[in-house]
Amino acid sequence: MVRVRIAPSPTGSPHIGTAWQALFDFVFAKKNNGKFILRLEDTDRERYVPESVEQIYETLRWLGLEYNEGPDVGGEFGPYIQSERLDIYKKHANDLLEKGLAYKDEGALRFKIEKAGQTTWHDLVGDKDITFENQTQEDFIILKSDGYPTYNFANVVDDYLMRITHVIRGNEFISSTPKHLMIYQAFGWTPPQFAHLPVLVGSDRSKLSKRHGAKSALEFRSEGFLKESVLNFLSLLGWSHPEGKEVFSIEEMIKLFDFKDVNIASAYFDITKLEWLNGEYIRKMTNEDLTKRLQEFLASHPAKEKIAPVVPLVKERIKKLSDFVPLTDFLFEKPEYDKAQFEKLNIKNVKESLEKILEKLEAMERPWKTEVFEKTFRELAEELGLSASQMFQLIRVAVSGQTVTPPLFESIEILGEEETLKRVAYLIALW
RNA sequence: GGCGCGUUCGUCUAGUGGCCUAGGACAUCGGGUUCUCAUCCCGAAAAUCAGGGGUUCAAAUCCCCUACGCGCCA
Repeated sequence: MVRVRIAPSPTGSPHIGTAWQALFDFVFAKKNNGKFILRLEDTDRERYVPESVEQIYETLRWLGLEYNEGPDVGGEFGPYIQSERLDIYKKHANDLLEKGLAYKDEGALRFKIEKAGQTTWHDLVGDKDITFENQTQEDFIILKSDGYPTYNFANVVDDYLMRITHVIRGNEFISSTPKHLMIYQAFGWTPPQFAHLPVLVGSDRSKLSKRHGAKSALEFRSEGFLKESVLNFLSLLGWSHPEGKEVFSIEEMIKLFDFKDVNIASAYFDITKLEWLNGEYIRKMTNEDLTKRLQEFLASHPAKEKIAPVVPLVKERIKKLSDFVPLTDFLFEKPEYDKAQFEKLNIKNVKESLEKILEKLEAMERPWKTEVFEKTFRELAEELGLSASQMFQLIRVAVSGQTVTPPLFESIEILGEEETLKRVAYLIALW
């Protein structure tokens, strides 16, 4: 039975690198019908941030990376929080002390390294052996004088007791893996398999961290990214679809995943491609689904219930859910007008043209029909010596205050005849 | 400093000795469609495969050295 875990430290809202690792753990577990476990490594009391615990849960929940065992869902190998397992570490550390494999040093307990020989393991990522000379390792602390275990020790004890079969983690842990292996050996335990993933790096190519201003995973949600595209994008970092596909679901990744397709070089997270991917997912969605997602996202939007007819107009125009608001504001409230917007149009007699437009609008048979509308204003454009493009842009700015909007006729249809007339009239009065 | 891991277009990557005058995707630039923007379609530019030395009839691919980056430990 495959059992993998993600073991984040609750030192802040998890950033995208943590989510990325969780994805690979999750996918590997699912691929093998195994279990995915969450364990909180909170032994660093100085950096402990209480609210990050909930943020870790929320991040995994949002992305749908559900774990089978964890602090908030339980499981037979718990507790899943290290600070609640101190007795366990103490007991195991004492075992080593009694066997003479560890010794006391100023109140702390230090592991004794067997300096002869080498330590080797076969890493799943890159499918290669990694070897360290044991003499390069130094005796290291396993239990601090305050009774807290060190990372290296607690991690191994927990992985063993929780029956972890595959340790999938960032390659910054390659250097400490020999120590871990030595602990397994000291206890006579069979070590798990290791898969050291590349790390995600920031723009300076160093490991992604909050110091880079690395965004928390949840910020991507609040910026209007879909979990599907975040997951898809993350899977493209380090892993490649055997057929070279770029857009695929996590289910598809689960079906095809193999460590042999995992790259070993560190990857830089470029948000531009994520934005493109997010747009792809938005365009692929049905109008009903997108409406629902937008309503969830725009929980506090005043016109939340009225967005359904607008959705088809914006679907091909938004990359993120948050793009909806600036693009459609004018449909729900009277725009602010700025003469500069009209100047861009290069039309000499704006006011006179607007008056003509108003006249035509008033005269047009209701309800307004797209074909009639288009014909009427193409004729008017000719009459006024304007290009069709200028004419429609003028109407666009007149009803929206903007030069960029969803298609004009459809927008006006949603706005309604009365509101449209009101806006044009208001604008003329304002001029 | 020691040890380890890495290095293919700006970015993510394909590539496991001949199909590579290195393929794809995003971004960029140009064009078409069009009432704006976007979508969509077509096209271009973009990597002397970090550098050098081997091995081989043949190397991005195997070996060695160097450089650089990153990581861990001190």
